[in-house]
Amino acid sequence: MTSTRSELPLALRSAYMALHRRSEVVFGEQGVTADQFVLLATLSRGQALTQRELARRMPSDPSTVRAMLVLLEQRGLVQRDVHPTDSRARTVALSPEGKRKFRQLWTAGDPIRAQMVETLEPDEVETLVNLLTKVAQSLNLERGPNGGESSEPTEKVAT
Amino acid sequence: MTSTRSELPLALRSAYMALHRRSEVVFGEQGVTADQFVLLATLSRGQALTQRELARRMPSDPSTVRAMLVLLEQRGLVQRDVHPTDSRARTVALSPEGKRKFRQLWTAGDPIRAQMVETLEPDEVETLVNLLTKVAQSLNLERGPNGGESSEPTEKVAT
DNA sequence: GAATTATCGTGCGTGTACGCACGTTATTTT
DNA sequence: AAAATAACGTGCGTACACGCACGATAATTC
Repeated sequence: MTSTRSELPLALRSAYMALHRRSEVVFGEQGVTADQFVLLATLSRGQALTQRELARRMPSDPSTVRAMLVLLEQRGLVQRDVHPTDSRARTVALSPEGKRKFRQLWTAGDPIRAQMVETLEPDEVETLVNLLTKVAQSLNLERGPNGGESSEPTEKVAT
Repeated sequence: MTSTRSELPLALRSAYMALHRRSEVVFGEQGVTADQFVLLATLSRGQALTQRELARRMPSDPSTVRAMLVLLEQRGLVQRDVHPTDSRARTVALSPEGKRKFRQLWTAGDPIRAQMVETLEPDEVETLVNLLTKVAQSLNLERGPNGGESSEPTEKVAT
């Protein structure tokens, strides 16, 4: 049989892509991209982060985050200051206008969050979040010294 | 309480990003990107697709798919021919080498699929796929060119 | 105190995601 | 048949994702 295991990656991709597209439309009307919203949301939950810490939480890549911050800084939505103790790092925070904008964006995004779960029962939502979290943790686990090998030794098919 | 509803988008994003990163590493060792693998996998399940149909199934965007096809065609992994009946369309199919490459990629990706579900029960995997599918369908709903307001009185969440 | 190592940010290159406009060809309408 | 409309592919522009290499600074080691 075609195990559901094989379908999981596609199902995950499809769901995320659908969310991303929807978000792009809604947030685009507000002048920001879907990923910029994620960045602002992450900042709103923990100000004065370094760029690296910000990237770690999104999750995203430091160099990607930097490019986004340049754009957001130009619009005055975020502020970047030198770190108080580490002079090579920079702290990032929402500007007052950024905070205002984020509240506006959160409201604008509410219909999306509502629509995601409109066909699900409340307990199903919780189950989904739990399962997604498990999968993410499992994938993010270090697998260098093959701690949890699956079936066969991952034959390294190097170039 | 912090509604799980608010956490669902982030959980979905985190899981997908983790999958994407992992895939990028594994498939990158094989000389293709994670998304190129998705394209090849989609082709392997239905040859002689038009570019648009291919994009619809991935799912992705037609112009994005085109750019990917240009690269894959240069490597000889896919073939593009004129459509037998529709002269504005092009059919896309795996080349013999593309088929071989895909089998190789599928094997290389097996550890990822295994790792995704290694912390889940079999029935949990099925549940997850079902819930993700529901969410995706829900998000993709009511976006068609027709079937506007005449069908259902879905409460329009005002801005 | 000096050298090594690790970390932060930056800049660059490639691939992906998508909207939009354009030309071409099919399909439908008049 | 002629005209309007729709669908397919292409090209362009912007933003993301990420790896990698670089310079600068911090932390560690000798």
